[in-house]
Parts: sequence; C-alpha cells; structure tokens
Amino acid sequence: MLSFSEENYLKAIYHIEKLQSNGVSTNAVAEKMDTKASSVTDMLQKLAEKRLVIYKKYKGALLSAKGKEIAISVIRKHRLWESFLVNKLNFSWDEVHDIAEQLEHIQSDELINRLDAYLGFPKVDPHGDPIPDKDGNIAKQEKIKLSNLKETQQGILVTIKDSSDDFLRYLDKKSISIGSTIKVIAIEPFDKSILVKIGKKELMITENVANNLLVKEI
Amino acid sequence: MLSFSEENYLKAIYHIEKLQSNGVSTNAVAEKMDTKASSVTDMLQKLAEKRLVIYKKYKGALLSAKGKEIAISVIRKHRLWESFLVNKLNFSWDEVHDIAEQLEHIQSDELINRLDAYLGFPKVDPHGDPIPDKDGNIAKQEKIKLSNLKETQQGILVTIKDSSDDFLRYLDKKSISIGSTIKVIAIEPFDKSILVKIGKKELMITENVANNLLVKEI
DNA sequence: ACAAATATTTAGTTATATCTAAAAATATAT
DNA sequence: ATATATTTTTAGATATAACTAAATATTTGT
Ligand SMILES: [Mn+2]
Ligand SMILES: [Mn+2]
Ligand SMILES: [Mn+2]
Ligand SMILES: [Mn+2]
Repeated sequence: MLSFSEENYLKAIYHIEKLQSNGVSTNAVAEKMDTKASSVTDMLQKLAEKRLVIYKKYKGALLSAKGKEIAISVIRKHRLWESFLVNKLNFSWDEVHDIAEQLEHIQSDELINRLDAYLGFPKVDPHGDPIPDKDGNIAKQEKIKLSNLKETQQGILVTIKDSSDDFLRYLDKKSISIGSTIKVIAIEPFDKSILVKIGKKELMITENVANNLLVKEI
Repeated sequence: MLSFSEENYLKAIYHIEKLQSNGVSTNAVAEKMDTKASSVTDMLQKLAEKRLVIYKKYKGALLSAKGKEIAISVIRKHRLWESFLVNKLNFSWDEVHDIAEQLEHIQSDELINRLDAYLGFPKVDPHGDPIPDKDGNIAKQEKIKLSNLKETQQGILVTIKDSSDDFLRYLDKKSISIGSTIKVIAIEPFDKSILVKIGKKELMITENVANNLLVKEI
C-alpha cells in the first residue's frame, strides 16, 4: 500500500517520461509536483528501494514495470472519476480535476471496475484523454496539433493538451468541444495565428491555442 | 483543512457521545479507533487547541459546536457514499463500509451535494442509518430493539445496529432486510431467544440478534 | 580544458501521527 | 482512610514527508 505522495510521484514520473526518452530529472519532477528538488531526491531513493523506479544518482529515474503499472492504475482512476463527475453529476470539464486528484487515491479495484462498467466503459475522459482498461492497456490515439494542419485541411478535436481551468473555460466560451470539426481557413504568416471554421462560425485563434488542440485529421 | 486522522477522531467522539451523557474517555476513543490511549491524549490536546473539542485533563472530551458540525459532515459523506455504492454500483450492504471509510474524507461540498441530488436525497443509508442533510440536520428515527417487543407484537426493521460484515451476511442468509415486517411469536424465558415470523417463514433468533435489530413498532 | 553556471544530493530541521514505558492522577475496595 | 487497581498523561522514540542551506557532481561556454 503506497501513500498518496508516492502515487503522485509515480504519476508525475510517468507523464514526464512520455515527453522525453532519457531518465526523468529531479528538477523536472520537482517542477511538476511543485516541490523542492531535495524532496524529490528523498522520494526517488525511497521509490528505488521499493523497486518502483530505476534510479541512478545524478542520472534521473525511470519507472520499473511495477511502477508503471501503478502509475497507469492511478491515471485510470483519475480519468474514470472525471468521467463520472461530468457524465453523471453534471460537473463541467473545468471543475473536475481537483476532485479527481483526491478520488484517484481511493483503494479498491472492485470499486473502480464497477464504476467503469456503470459508466459504460468509456474510452476517453472529458478532456479527450484515453482511459486505460483494467489490464492497463491504453488505446493509441491518432492525433496531431491543430497548428500542424495546413490551410483547407480539417480535423476532429480529440484531446485538449492543456487542461487548465482557464483554457477549458476559453473553449466553452468559443463553443469548442471534444468532437468539434475544425477547418483551417487561413494561417497568418506573421504570428501563426489561425482563422478556423467551427460549425458555421469563423474564429481567430492564436498559435498557442492551436498547439493545445489535438485533432484527428479527416 | 483537517487530516483524515483528525476527522476520524471527531467521528469516533461523536458516536461515543451519543451513547453516554458524560465526557468521552480517552480509553473509549482508543478502543473505538483501535489505537493506544497515549495517542488519543495527543490528539485530544490538538483538537482542543483547534477548538474542535472541549477537553479537560483526566475528564475526557466533548465536541464543540464546530467539532460536531465536522463530525456530522463526515458521517453525511460516509452514508451518502454507501448509498451510492449500493444503489448505483450494486455493491451489497456488507461490502461498502471500508470503501466509504476512504470516500468520506474527500473534500468538496459541491461533490457531496450533487451526489445527494443524484441519489434523490435519500433519508437513510443501506443499513438504515439516517443521512444528515446539507445543513447537518438528522431526522429523528422512532426505533426500539426487537428484543423489547412482547409476544404477538410486530415491527418494521428500520436500522441494523451492528453493521459488521458477518452480521449483515447472516441477515442476507435469513432474508431479513430493511423494511421487513417482523412479528414476535414466542419468547423463550430460559435464554430470551425469540421465535419470529418474517414474511411467511418462522425463524428462531438469539437475544443478541434481536438486540441488533431496531424496529418501528406497528 | 577549465571556469562558471546549473543540477543534484546530503545534512540537518520541522511537523504529523504513531508507539512504548514510566509517571501521575483518579477510582475502587477493604 | 489507605492500599490497590485502573485510567490517563508525559517523556522519549520512530517513521513519513516536507523544508533550507551547504556540499558535490555535472553541464556549458569560452
Ligand atoms: Mn485531470
Ligand atoms: Mn482529464
Ligand atoms: Mn459504514
Ligand atoms: Mn452505514
């Protein structure tokens, strides 16, 4: 039985690992966890002792098979609870993350598997992120940044990369949601801002926004 | 923001207070929490410092208004989650307590109030215990021990006093559930065992069982 | 290759929550 | 009333998970 803190570290390492190929640095974890590097070192040593990460001094950490399995199970729980909050309790997608941060640590396989069934085995959470199944398999999503599309191309929004409350509320305001079809009308060479068409409306979005909208090209 | 441990102590004190009129003794709390008296003393001092209990050395503790409010809110969460687990996720009533012990510490008023609404504002949990409303009001239940009924009297089962898994499974096996009408046919003077009629079946129960079945006389 | 900058670890401190053993207060029984 | 038993508190220890400051290792730029 791991502490909340240990589980959160494993999850953070998992997310950072996906962005790089080398070992996850102490500082990267410290930034993600909003803590100090020295605290991270302590925890990495403890997790290494428990064989949940492979850790070499000054060289960073990588999840072991067991560590990865736990990280994925925490992510599964997080995303299923977010789905429950949105689909059953009618929370909006910008309100659920902090509550799911708590719920993801509830220990009961039976609970999470029944919740999964109750929700109809959803494939993605309210932000379009894939939900690992009970064996830890994660469906591969075909997705590219909207900013990689060229003029006249279009895509279906599948995932929000930045799930901050502010960004999610911006999207609500502009009526952009998972499943929206987005067509690139024109790209401004000066600042890479993009004129897009969503439904019947045309809309100007910044490059930053376009970098955080992951679409499946159609 | 209180720790899980502080919340659990407040809940334990609340439950013990209801059984007695005087201050709650250190030992009583230690037994309920399955911990040592010295640990309880530490915690009572801390809770007194935070004005959640009124504590006099060697004289035990009583909840302050604020402490009582928190205890009731934890109990509300516990019972609502138990209701969710049974009514929505189809757990049986003997499987939900331990999971609710974890869920009761999730911090979000919005969550618990939406859950309450989602469940249709249930008045009692799966064991017949009353669920406090969001203002902390607890509906008063008219209930007496089945063992207090005399021959030929009958009652409707409203609450299970001992909610241990073993007792709940015993009741399942005998098809006794909340709402069952139970009629006292005969009381054996020697050991106070009772012959009861439930539905169409007659059944012999021990005095101990009868003490843990709380009924509304009809 | 070396100095400077940066990243990481170590050492020592704090806070929480537990424990055991000993001391002190209270309750009980003759 | 006084000895004995019981309950409760205190003192001191351990484990977890943070922190700051200092030491050390690694990386970068010239
Ligand atoms: Mn989230
Ligand atoms: Mn999400
Ligand atoms: Mn319970
Ligand atoms: Mn209950």
